[in-house]
Amino acid sequence: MRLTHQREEILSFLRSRRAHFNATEIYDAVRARIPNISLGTVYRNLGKLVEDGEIITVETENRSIYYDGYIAPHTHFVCNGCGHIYDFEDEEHSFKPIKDQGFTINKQRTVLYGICTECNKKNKK
Amino acid sequence: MRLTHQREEILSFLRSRRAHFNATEIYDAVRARIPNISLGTVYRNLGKLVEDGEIITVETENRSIYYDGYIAPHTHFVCNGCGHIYDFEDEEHSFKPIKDQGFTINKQRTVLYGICTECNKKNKK
DNA sequence: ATATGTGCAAACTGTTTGCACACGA
DNA sequence: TCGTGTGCAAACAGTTTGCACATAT
Repeated sequence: MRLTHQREEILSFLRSRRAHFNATEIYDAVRARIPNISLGTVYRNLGKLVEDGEIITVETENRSIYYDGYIAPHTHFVCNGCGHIYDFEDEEHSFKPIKDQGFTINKQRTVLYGICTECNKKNKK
Repeated sequence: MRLTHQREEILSFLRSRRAHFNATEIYDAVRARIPNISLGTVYRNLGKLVEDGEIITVETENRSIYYDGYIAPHTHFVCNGCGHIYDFEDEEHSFKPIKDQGFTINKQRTVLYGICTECNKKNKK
């Protein structure tokens, strides 16, 4: 994998911010530093970075895919009020019965949906 | 919610099969019984049925959304070999630390990715 | 030098929607 | 009867891709 200016900026953007962004958000952010980068290039690089294990994807009930530079396993919480995605520690799960049946697990994703503390407070008012 | 012929067939198809289908698969299946049903109607009904809690969606790294007539909480396993989606019991998780922080959880999804027993056997050969 | 990556624009896929008509309660 | 649902086709959003040129190694 060649280290291009574009790829470097995308990766360092995702690593510098502990949050979750879709392709257009990343495109907008990186465009501040590389004004003529194209959306196609952003997509191609995101794909390569995922393939390479440098970043991960988060699939939610929203249409677009979110990209995350924080790759340690963790749980995501999507607030249906404000749309924000929160990170939480994973609870212990061994998936032992699944593995014992001969399944190999390469990747695990847990996504919770609901209302975050902030939105709950606002709703009470 | 009005009980139309179309809605009835979609729901009973999903309930009769303990598996996961995307909209076009459901469209094809239901078309065997209602030949002139439209894909738009399938989508509209799936949306309503989800809203109403009659069925659930499963978002995976694949492009399309899968619909499931089995609505009790459970874990999904997507095989990257054959593409099949398997159901497993959820392990115990309380999400207590999250709830204690004031978050309300309405929905939880766990999706595992890897290689199923069948595909593991095939690969060994 | 050359394989890999880029910008651009067009294509593609899954899903949604506006419309005039149809149908369930 | 009338509000909700339908079929159809066009629109939409997010993503992918073919091309000719550019660049990292």
